[in-house]
Parts: sequence; C-alpha cells; structure tokens
Amino acid sequence: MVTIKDVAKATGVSPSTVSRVIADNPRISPDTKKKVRKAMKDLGYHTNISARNLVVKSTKAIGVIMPSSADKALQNPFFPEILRGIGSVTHRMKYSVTLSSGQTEEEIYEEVQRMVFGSYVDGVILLYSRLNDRVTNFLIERGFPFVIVGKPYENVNGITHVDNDNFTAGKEITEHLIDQGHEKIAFIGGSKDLFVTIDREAGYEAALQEAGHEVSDSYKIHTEFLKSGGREAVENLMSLKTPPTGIVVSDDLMSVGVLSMLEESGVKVPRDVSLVSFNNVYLSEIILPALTTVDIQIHELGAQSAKALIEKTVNKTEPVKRISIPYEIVYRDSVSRLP
Amino acid sequence: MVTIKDVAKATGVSPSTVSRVIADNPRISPDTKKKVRKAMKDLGYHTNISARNLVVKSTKAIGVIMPSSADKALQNPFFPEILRGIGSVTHRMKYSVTLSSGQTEEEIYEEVQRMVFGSYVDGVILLYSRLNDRVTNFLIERGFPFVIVGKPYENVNGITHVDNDNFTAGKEITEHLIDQGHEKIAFIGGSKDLFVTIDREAGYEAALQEAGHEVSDSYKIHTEFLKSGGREAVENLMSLKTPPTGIVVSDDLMSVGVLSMLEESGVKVPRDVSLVSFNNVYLSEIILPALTTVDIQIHELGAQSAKALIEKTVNKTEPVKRISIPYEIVYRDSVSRLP
DNA sequence: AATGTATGTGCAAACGATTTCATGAACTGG
DNA sequence: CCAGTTCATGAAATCGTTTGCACATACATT
Repeated sequence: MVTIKDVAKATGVSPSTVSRVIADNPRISPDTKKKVRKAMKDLGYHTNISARNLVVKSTKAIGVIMPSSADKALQNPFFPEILRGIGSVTHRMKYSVTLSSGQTEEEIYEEVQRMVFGSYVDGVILLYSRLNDRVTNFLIERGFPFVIVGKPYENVNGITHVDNDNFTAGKEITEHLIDQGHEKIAFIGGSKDLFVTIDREAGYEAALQEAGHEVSDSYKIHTEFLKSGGREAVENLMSLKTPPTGIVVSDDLMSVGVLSMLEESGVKVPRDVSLVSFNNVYLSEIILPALTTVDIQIHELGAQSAKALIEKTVNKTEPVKRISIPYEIVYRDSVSRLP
Repeated sequence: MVTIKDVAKATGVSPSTVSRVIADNPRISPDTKKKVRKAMKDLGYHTNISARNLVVKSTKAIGVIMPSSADKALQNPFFPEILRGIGSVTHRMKYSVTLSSGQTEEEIYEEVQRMVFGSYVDGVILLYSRLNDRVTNFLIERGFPFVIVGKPYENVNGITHVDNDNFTAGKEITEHLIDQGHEKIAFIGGSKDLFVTIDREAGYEAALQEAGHEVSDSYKIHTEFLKSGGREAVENLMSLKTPPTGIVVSDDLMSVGVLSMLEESGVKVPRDVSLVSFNNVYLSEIILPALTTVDIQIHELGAQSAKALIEKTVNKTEPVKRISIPYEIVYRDSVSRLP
C-alpha cells in the first residue's frame, strides 16, 4: 500500500505537504501541488480512510436503518427507491452509506449502538417511525445526529424529519373519491403503530366528516400484511349490508393485494368499487387498472433526508427542521365516477 | 470519548492488557479480565473502529454494488430481498454493509475504486453481471476479493459466484408449459446483456427444441423495461397469425406488466394464454392470477454470497467457488392445461 | 540447586493520516 | 536598508488500537 510518506519521498517534500495538497490547501505553491499530484497519480496513491477518520473524528458515512422485517414488508419497492434517493446525495457529497442488517428490533438496536459508539457513522437515517421506539430514544439520549423519514412519535418539534403531509394527502385523495360521487368509503391500512397509517387514516376520516358522510369502524381494516388475515377482512368488508363503493388503501403494494382479492370475489375495479392509494411506486402504473395514487416522491424523501442529515453532521448547531415533501395525486384508472 | 487508556488507568493495568481482554486473549488471567470488563462497562467503553481498522488492516465491512439504475429496474423487490439475505449473515458475523450509491456506470466505477483503494471494505458483492463490465475487470485486476450474484461474463471458473442454474430452470419451467399441452411458447426477457436473461432464454429454447416445437425469433421479446416499447412488442406478439398460448417471462415484476397489457388487450390469463416467470417475489403470490414461477430463493442467494465473500476475505487462499442455489417451481394459477 | 518452561503483564513501536507550531525565505513599505 | 508581513514548507505530536518482544515470577524437571 502506498502511503503519504511514499509520495513525500518520491517528491522530495514532507508528508505534511502531501497531506496539504490532498486537502488543496491554498498555502501550497502551484508548482509543488503539480509535482505532488503527479507523484500521487504515478504511484497510485489513495488516502487510507481509517487513518484519516481516526484523526478527523468523522467518517463521512451515514447509517440507514431499515424497519425490523415485518417480513414481506421489506419487499416493498419503497425501499430500493428511497435508498436511491439517499444515494443520490450521499454520492454527490462523497459520503458512504452503511445499511442496517438486523432483522429483529433487538438486533437493530444493537447495531445502531455499534454504529454510534464505534464511530462507524456520522449520523443515522431512520426509515420508519414507530410508537415508542428504543432506537429513537437511544439516539436522542446520546445526542447523536439523526433524521427520521416520517413523523416522529413524540417531540415532533425536536427531531429533524422529512415527511409528506400525510394527513392532507389522505384527506385530499378521499375527497377525490367523494368528488366522484362516493359516500361509502372504506380504509385499509397497515399497522396502527406506524405514523403513516395513522396520519393517512386521520385525513381520510376528516374528509368524510367534512363531507358529512358516515365514518364507521366496520369500514376500517388494519392488517399487518395481506396474506391470511387480510383476505377475510376484505371479504367481510365487501359483504356488509352496505358495502363501500370506494376504498382508500394506505400503500400501493397493499393495493395490488386488495385488488386481487376483490377481483377474485368478482368485484371489479373500478366498475364495482373504486380504489385509491399512496406512494406511486412503479408497480402502480403497470398494474391493471393503473392506480390513482398519491405520488409521495419517495426519491425526494430520501434525498432530502440525506441532505438534512449531512448538514446536521457537519454543523452540530444546525436547527431542527421539519421538511415536508410536496405530494401530488396522479389520476389513473382505478376510480370511477358514481352517478 | 472513553479510550482503552482510560480503562487501563481505571483498572491499573496497561493498555495492552485491556486490548487483550477485548480480544479475549487466553494469556490474561481471569481475575484481570473480570476487573477490566467491569471497568469497560462502567466507563461505557466502546472500541474505536477506525483505530482498530488502521492497524489490523481490515474493516469487517463489505460493499454491495447495485446495478447502474436502469431506472425503474431498481424498484424490483429482488433488491430489498437480496439485501436482507446478505444482511442475515453479515449481521451474524458482525460485519457491516456499505451500499453503492452511484447511478451511472461511471459513478459506480469510481465508487468501487474508492471502496477498494481507500480500504473502505474487505470485499465486494456485485449484484449484477453484465457483459464486459469495467467494475468486474477492475476487481480482477486488483485481485480484490469479490463475489458475483449471477454468472460472470467470462472466466466463469475463476470467479466465485452464486447463482441459480438458470438454464435448467428456464428449461424446466417451459417444459411445464409443454407438459400442459402448449406448443407455441413465447419468451419475454430483459436486456440481452444480462446473463440471467441469456441463460433463462437458452433454457427456454432447449426445452422447445427437445420437444420438437418451433422456436422462432418473432416469439422472443427483449425489453429494457416495459413502458412504451414493451407495450407494442406484446401487442405485436399477440396479433401474430399464430399467437403463442404460453409465455415465459424472465422476471416476476415484468410479468405483472405483461399481465396488464394482455388483459388490457382482452387476453385473459390463464384462460387465453398461460404465463410463467421467475423469482417468486412476494408480489407474485398476491397478484391475480397468482403466478406460477420459479422460486430462485433470493434470500439464500444473498446469504450465500455474503458467506462466500467473508470466507474469502478472511482466507485469501480460499478456492474459487461456484455456488448453485437450488430453485423450485411453485405452481399457482397462471397456467392452464391445453386440450 | 540449577535449569527450563509456563504464565501474566508491560513497553514501545507501529498503522497512515492531519494539524499545530516553528522557521526560513521572499517581499513590502517607509 | 530595516522591520514587519506574507508565503511555502517541515518537524513532531496526535488520534486509539494492536502486537512483537522483553521481563519477572512461579512452577516443574532433573
């Protein structure tokens, strides 16, 4: 391995000088710079990152924490997409991304501990926001820089996070259904512990209330993921005395599951029931019917969170921010107008 | 930050001793160990990873390189799943995972360079295998440990890789179609540069040939991803004088696109045409019809590649391996028997 | 009793960078 | 021409660990 000393020797300058040309220190003469740079290239020098990290006490790396694997949930295309978003800025800033690999909550917790105590990373992005989360608490307690994608479960004004206005999005998308003449509208969402679900559902309710339509518990389903339990729930829903004519689903992937169940029971979308959802994942435009869904700009969510985190790590006094990524409803073919 | 010296001071031993109890060196007496461990706990000591890396010249980290983003392709659930697989073993071995974040081929190449030259990682997993890939060449040239998920484009016996037997899988799944009475079978795949596509397609052809059925170029479609171009191709395919009765699609996600196009043109699956594909991503069981697909065990693919890579990094003389993950066809509802 | 071998620990030199401080040379202005 | 700056560079300390070697003590062997 070729070190700074080798380059120094080869150029006849001191190691300090080499270090300075690497940092592009203005006090080094252009001549020397040229010479040193050439030597670096010739010898194939690359700075050793551990050595540098050791002295500068920073790693230029951020940790990305995935939710504990509620199994299939991680197959959600949301994740690769948000990783791309994060990557787009980390790459530009020459940061690297360390991914969590724990599966259970406990494993993840240990991992985050290692990351922060061992100085693996300068900051952390949490890809979930769960009620009463150990990891979050730990990070706060240690005063370690982190940002949440989604809404923190408490201390909303004390934690930098990037989110959509899920309440309003939920409200708007169900208003769309209402505009199309629907009154009986159901909601199918994921875990009630997740803030996304909570917010979107609240928006859904608000829209109904505002329009003076009934909001009934029998119209609301919460299912971790749609295998066994989900199927029955959907069947029950559609065999109510007055089944809904519209459904708000809290996630595109979930929507394709719901779609299948419906069609399987002979219910056609959008002919018999209209369906709207969230995320605007690629999937939602290649499925039939293409989904009317709210585009939450996953990529941007990722990019902004990385940006905010990096700012935070370089400047510890950076103020707390609440970043709201605008959403946009994209109208496709899963909704029909009621007479 | 509490260092080894602090612990040493607190216990009245030398730093070396502390270091040795961390390593659980047998030459340290049980008493001392106990004492030191207590102090570490009390003071909240955690070893600084940069410092250690610097001297042991290893990072216990592996790099995972995603393919350059042929855009939507990365939204394939294949990726989160393989990351989970990798994570399952890295976590167990206390390794960390650094994700590539470059989008273009060029960016990725630079990134890999940084990773290896800067000693960011001990080894690298390539999540793709492309014809004449710069990154691969670079890794070989440098003699840097890496494994490929998929089949290397050359020097197959010189590069450790973990793969399915995609040829046989392709053959078997089309034989299933043939068994069900199909003779006119088409193939829809992704880029011809990707080895998965090539192998699966070759298997498809072999099956047809062996059965004495026609294999025609007009039955083969290659589409980067299924937006505009794909749609026409599929339409053309189905409006041939003798349209296929069965289709082999090289990827589940692609299948849902194909499915939609077909249904949109009034072609029902499996009534009018049967469809089989690959991967067995969660999606394929929640869509309607549920897909008959070959389960390639993505998770295992990831786990084995991580395992092989780690072995390789700890033991440089570890022999080259070709690891073949068994696949299994899972029969669902997208195929119908022809009279 | 003399020699040899375990056993447990400490000293000090790495590892490869960055950075503070010092220094000599060259320049500036009066 | 001298004092005061500015400029370009070097010496050496430092970051937190690991590890080869030395050393002292205790024990076993003849």
